[in-house]
Amino acid sequence: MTRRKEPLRTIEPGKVRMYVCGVTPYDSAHIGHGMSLTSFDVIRRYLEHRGYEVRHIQNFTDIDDKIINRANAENIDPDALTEKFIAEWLEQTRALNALPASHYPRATEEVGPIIEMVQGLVDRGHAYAVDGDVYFRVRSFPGYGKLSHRDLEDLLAGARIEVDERKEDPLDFALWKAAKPGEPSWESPWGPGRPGWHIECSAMSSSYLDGQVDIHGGGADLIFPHHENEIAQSEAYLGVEPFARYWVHNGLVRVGADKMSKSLGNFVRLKEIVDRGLGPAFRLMVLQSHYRAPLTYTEEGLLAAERGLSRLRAAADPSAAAIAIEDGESSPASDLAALADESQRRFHEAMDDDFNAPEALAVLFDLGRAINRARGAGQAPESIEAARVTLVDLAGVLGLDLQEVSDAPFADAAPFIDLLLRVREELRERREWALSDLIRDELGKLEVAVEDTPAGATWSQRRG
RNA sequence: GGCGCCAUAGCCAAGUGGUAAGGCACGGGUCUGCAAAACCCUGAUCGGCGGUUCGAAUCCGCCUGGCGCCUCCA
Repeated sequence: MTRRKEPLRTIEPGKVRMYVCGVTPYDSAHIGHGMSLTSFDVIRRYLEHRGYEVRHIQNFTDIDDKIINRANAENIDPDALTEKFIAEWLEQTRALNALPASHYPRATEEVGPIIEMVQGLVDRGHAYAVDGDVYFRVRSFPGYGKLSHRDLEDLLAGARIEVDERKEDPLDFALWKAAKPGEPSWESPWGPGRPGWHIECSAMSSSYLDGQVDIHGGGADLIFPHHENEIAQSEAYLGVEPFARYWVHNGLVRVGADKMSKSLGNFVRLKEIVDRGLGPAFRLMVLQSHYRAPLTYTEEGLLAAERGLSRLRAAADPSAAAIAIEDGESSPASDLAALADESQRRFHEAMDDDFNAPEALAVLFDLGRAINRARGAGQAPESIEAARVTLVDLAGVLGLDLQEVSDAPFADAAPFIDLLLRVREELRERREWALSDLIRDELGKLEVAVEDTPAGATWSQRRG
């Protein structure tokens, strides 16, 4: 609201009520949704890490024009359509290692409270009904525009859509829409109809978070009109101000110089990334830029993140052996332990400052390097363990699982690859390097990277 | 037209008054049969101009370029 960072003071000490605008399940989610999901997941994880109890609500707006149109186009029931995409969303939530929300209310299951709220607004003079529609009377709410910092006259001047003549004022927006023939509808005091776009979030945040929320989140593209309208509805209805204490908006994903969006048709589906097993890399890519800033998406950037991730994974690998090198200047183990504490501190400092994940990640990369250096200097695994555990734990706070084994795509081929490597070991003992290198090179072309270590050859998947 | 944001090394990207994090890529080196991984070394004065200040990437003004919102959108 103030467009500034502010210290977090919650309604109830130690507890955070967080509401994040979810998706309208009429199509597959794209990476913009993935970014939002990841950003707020990290915020939630960090708050929990800091000891807060977080009630996290994410809604599904499972009834609106787009859903109806799409369902008609595919000649299926709207419910069938939304079920499908809700299931897909939950699946991708898992694939991106985002914690599930505490509740996932759906607009269609909250029609009662929505009607109640609309009625309340009518009763209070903030809304009026016309031909089965109900509109919010924007001019009745003095604070309108305070989030997006617009004033009413500017909005009028910039209006680009045709004005519905039945509205008292062009700025008024629909709380309830009368049903057209064939559309899903619910009975209401104004006749059969369905909720307008913004009201579901107001109703759901009220009923699941006791009226007022601490953190209300969503993409930056929701600031206006969605969140502005939510504020108007909720504050006018509840008589509580502010309805949300902290508004948190993630930056939008860009493809090249442009924003990625459905309307521009330049979107990348989350599925395409998840199906390739690059979910974790996507998370790292998102975290490498601040949540408020726009994220430039490129395939190259995704693969770069995948490589960065393997670097962290390697440092976190408990089975990585120290490679003894006769180096007099190996630092004592206590230095590494001290560095682990220092990393802990820097990590918290970064995240305490408006969830600066890029900074926090830099700390992890630094710690990883120190661990590798210690191994290179031949330090005993026991003396490295504390730092290693710190690395794994802190990465976990960001939702990065460094110990995850991601050879799944090659699971079926594993026995054969192992066999090839055994043969190759034999060849290497006989110094038949041409042939052993051929095996390594050919496997490499199949994205199987072979590495010879003092403990024997290992392999792993490597992309790009 | 209104509101607002951004411009940092080849790419991505932190840093909002005290002298430029991190990742990826490139080059050199150590290690290796050769590689890979890992480690070491190497690179930017922060779009331009002017101002404030002992001191600015960081504050102010102007300019240039790009983007977003004002209409469905995470």
